[in-house]
Amino acid sequence: MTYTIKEVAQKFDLSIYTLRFYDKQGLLPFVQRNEAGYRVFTDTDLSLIKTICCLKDTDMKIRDIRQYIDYVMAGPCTIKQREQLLTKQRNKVLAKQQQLTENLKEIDYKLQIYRSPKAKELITAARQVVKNEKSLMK
Amino acid sequence: MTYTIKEVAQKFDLSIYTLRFYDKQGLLPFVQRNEAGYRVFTDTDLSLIKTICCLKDTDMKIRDIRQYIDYVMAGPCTIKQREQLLTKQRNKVLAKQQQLTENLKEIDYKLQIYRSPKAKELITAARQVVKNEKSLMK
DNA sequence: ATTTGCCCTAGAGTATTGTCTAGGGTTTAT
DNA sequence: ATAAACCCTAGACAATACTCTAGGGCAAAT
Repeated sequence: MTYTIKEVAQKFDLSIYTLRFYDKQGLLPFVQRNEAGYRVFTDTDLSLIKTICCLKDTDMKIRDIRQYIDYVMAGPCTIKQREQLLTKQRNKVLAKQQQLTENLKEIDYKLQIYRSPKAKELITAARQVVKNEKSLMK
Repeated sequence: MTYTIKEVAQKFDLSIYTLRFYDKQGLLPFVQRNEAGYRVFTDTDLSLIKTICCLKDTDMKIRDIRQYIDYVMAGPCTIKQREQLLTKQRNKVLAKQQQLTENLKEIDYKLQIYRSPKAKELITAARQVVKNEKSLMK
């Protein structure tokens, strides 16, 4: 089973432009071409693209994704490096998850104020405090 | 208690450039100036900057953060809009958390292969499959 | 008083990640 | 056989978010 660039774009919710851009950046060296020069994607290609999307979704820079792909293309002797790279990314994801949990707490705290029946009064009072604080500065 | 731009930058792990950039983008309309034109940050300013950082860390665009700040500056009559804006952001954070969990699974799956004692064989075998797949295409 | 370090603005420059256009060939359906 | 819908490349353009430079003022220490 093979796929056209359009089909792949749809599958991964990317634009055709983006896929071509990724190819230009060296992220898709494994994609073959047909006689007409069209890209021909196989199922194993899709599986690698899935990994690329996974790394991209965790905010890995294209340069670093390219490093990973380069390791993959280089064969089994780069397993150690791949493991290191993914372990580093794993830690980044864990840190990001923790941070998002913090952020969520902060947002929920704000929302709880906004949703309180006393929201208007609370905020009006807080504004008055700020006003005094600022006027003292002058 | 007041703070200089340098102190605020250190507190939030931002560059002075970034703080000035945020100001230029309308994110810090609440920050007063002293006689010399220097920015003077108060504690309540810091608390708002914390919120800005929180929104930034959850990938809100500066344009949208500005919208939120504009609502805050406009006073209590914008509580509904603020709540809507933060609720939307909250949902984005929840979605991102779910996605990160998926991403983590994918990374862990890969890592488990790389860490397996049979990693070299597994990958060598997989490469052979791909090689055959690709050679069939020609 | 002068050096050092901090502050300011305006605006140029940079990095990243796309997104699109022009110009041209291919494939499919009518 | 021709129109419609694909595909290709090179390279221009754009959005976002900084980051830095130039030129100049202010503040604290020597």
